[in-house]
Amino acid sequence: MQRTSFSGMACSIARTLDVIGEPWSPLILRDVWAGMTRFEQLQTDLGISRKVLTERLNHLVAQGVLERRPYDQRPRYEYVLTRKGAELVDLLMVMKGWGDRWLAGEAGPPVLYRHHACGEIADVALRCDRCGEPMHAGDVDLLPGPGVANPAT
Amino acid sequence: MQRTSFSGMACSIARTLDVIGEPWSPLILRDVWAGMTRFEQLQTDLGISRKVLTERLNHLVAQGVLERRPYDQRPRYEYVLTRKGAELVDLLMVMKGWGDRWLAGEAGPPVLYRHHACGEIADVALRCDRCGEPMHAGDVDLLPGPGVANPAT
DNA sequence: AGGCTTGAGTTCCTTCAGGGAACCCCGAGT
DNA sequence: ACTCGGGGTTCCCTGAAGGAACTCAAGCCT
Repeated sequence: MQRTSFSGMACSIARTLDVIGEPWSPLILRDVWAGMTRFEQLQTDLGISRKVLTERLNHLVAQGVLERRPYDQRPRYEYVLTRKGAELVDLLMVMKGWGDRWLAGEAGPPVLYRHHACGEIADVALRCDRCGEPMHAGDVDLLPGPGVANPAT
Repeated sequence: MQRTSFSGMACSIARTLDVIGEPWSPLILRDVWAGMTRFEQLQTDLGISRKVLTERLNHLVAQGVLERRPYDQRPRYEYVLTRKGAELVDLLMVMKGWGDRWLAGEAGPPVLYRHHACGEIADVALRCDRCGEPMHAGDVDLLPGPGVANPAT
């Protein structure tokens, strides 16, 4: 948790950061998405401190992004993405795209996506959900919405 | 900067986090995008410590995401998005979408986007850049790419 | 000419979160 | 009875975030 909590701000970006803005949280989500669902797996793969991993997992579960569930009679648990969490992974896909374009260098992308619908190696593109045209940072105006200055319920 | 640097990992998500993963960095980008380009504006709008703001701005400039440039004869500077930075804002648009859907509650979104191309209030949607169909976390397989296990150049 | 103001930082101190390693608990197998 | 292995908890230490005060360089005011 960063020192200052962002959740009081009337901004969906700040609120989202309160859910996954802490260090390691996005990487934990990435790993769970990729099938590394258990504590020990996550800890060894990430090299994260066990203490911090516990904190992050608890927070992500509390936020409804992950679900903790037993997979054995013994006290063994795995973490799985909820629907809310799966939609967050979309965000990670966009991050991967940016990193591939700007940081991967000569070596190229470390990971590729194959899209089920077309079978091609592909990346995500951002489009307008009304007209279907490309939609980027420079293509929009910002307007105040209904939730401005109202605390989220 | 988080204690552990992610930049050594062969993962575009981790590398991207090394650029904007620190607390405040995404909000700084949001503000610059929205037209708050000066040190004092950022500091008072965010309520961030001046020390940390300095560190973040320097880091973002060093990463090529922001550009620092004088706007007066006096030693006055403003920060503007580079092309690399503008593409990062796409990421923020996706974050906003998720926050609107899952965290805004009854009050609704604090901010709306109007898309220049169609003039409608709209949000971003993720689509495949090959076939144009929707592309989400569950719609892809992960494959090793050329940059796997190669340090980025 | 001397002082005031403003933007853009620096310095310093305190507190709290992250790293790391050791420790603990519990149910199963042998 | 003892060990093993997953899933944590406890402890101490360091370093980053908060916060307030201080600095510096141009203009502006009178």
